Amino acid sequence: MSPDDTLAPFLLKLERRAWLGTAEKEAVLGLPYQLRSLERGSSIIREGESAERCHILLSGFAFSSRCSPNGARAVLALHMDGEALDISGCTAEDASCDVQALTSIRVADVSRESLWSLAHEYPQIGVALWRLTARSASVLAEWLVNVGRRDARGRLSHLICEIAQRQKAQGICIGADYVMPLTQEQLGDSTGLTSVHVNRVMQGLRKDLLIRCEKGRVSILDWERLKREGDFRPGYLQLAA
Amino acid sequence: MSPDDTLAPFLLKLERRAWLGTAEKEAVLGLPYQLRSLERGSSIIREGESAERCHILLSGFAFSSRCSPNGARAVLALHMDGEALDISGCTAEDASCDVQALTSIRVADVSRESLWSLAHEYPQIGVALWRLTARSASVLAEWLVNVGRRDARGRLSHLICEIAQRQKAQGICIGADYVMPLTQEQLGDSTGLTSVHVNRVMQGLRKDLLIRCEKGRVSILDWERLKREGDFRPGYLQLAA
DNA sequence: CGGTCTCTTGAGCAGAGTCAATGAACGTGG
DNA sequence: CCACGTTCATTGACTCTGCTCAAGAGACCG
Repeated sequence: MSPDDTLAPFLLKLERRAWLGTAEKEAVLGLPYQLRSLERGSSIIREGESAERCHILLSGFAFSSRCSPNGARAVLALHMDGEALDISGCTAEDASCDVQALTSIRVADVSRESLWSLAHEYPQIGVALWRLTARSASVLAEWLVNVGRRDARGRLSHLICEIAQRQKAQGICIGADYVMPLTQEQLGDSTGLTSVHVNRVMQGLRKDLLIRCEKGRVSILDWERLKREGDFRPGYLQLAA
Repeated sequence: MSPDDTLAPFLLKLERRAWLGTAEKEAVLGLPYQLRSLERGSSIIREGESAERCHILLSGFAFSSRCSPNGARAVLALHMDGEALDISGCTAEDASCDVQALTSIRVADVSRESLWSLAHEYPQIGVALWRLTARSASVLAEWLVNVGRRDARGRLSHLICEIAQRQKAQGICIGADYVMPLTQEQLGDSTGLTSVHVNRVMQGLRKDLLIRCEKGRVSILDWERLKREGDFRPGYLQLAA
């Protein structure tokens, strides 16, 4: 059917947002790209640099963050397979946030122009990109509620639920066992807490038999109770069709 | 030129995001709409209700919010003239947040379908809508940094700067005097603080001669210092062309 | 073997929350 | 024109969640 399936994970995300015909699908898969493999910790996008290219995450985990000048970093979002990194930023002149690899990852770099011209030529693709951006705004809004209106235990429970739910939706988990790509410090930056406090709260969640942690993994022992703790309602993720 | 300028404020917002030709402009102004005037406090969109219509704010102030079941409300965004309310929500099945009037307002209700078909017929309009959504995501990200990584004084300073800056950009202010459409309780919901604590911090800002408050208004006495307190860099608002 | 990164623990502190009461401004209806 | 209710702003006393600083332990890697 198509000569090159590299961008298939991205196409999948688009198709979930708008119906695409054969021409559209081929146009997406035919986007000129440049493949890169990056180590954990490498920087993909730097805030303020010109956003010439849009980066599509093919495998692995990444996160977006912004820093205040006092050195405090806030994590804004987690990214998984198939997502376009900083999709909101690539409509602007410059990147609006940093993006870094949480694990070793593969990305496809696509020039911003080719993505734009795709949106012009195939309005359905434009609508799909619009919806993907709207979805990322919806997740940001939920994170804002999380940080602004829940206590530490609730915030962490909520975040763990999100990480697990998204892996379930991707089908990249076995049973109740999930990849936990964030360190405790990064968990803190994602929830507006200190790494020290994250540590203590996570101990509490383990003691109460809600979760179990091994290096780089979490198991959710009591999904229902964890959802309640974090007041987690997955609608904002817009996962189900 | 055009028979009906009601939607002109909205057109202006679109034009700031993408170049539009005569056909596009006329198509926007020609959107079928229904005009409504609403009192302060009335609800425009309710979370979870079906998002049949997109609401364009023609005059006045409004805000989006989400509630946690424990009754805690988080304010997600402020809206001013010309903005499409819940623009991210109107790509989804149901509204993803509440929207309420902060002052008496005028809105134009446009059916979601007519907006979509506009985006299909005129890809440039689709791109403009995409960019507007990206912009609202950028503001959400900054609010997340604000709530997650600044102390109470910084958060309020930042928010006041944003409110002022946006009014400046709209040209709806005189000198250093701005409309302050939020009560202290709503300021708290916007910054993850209690109304009691907002009160005390605002007193501090007044005592230090950074701002002055009268009912429904703020004056910024020392713009530079307030910016520093709130670590305010207006880039995220994407106001300048 | 030493260095780095992450997790863990303890002690003390403080920023922000809670609860409760009072006051000022405003609109409304008798 | 006044009495009343409502909404907001303000204040005080007390509590507590989460932060700071500091040090140690385990894992991993070159």
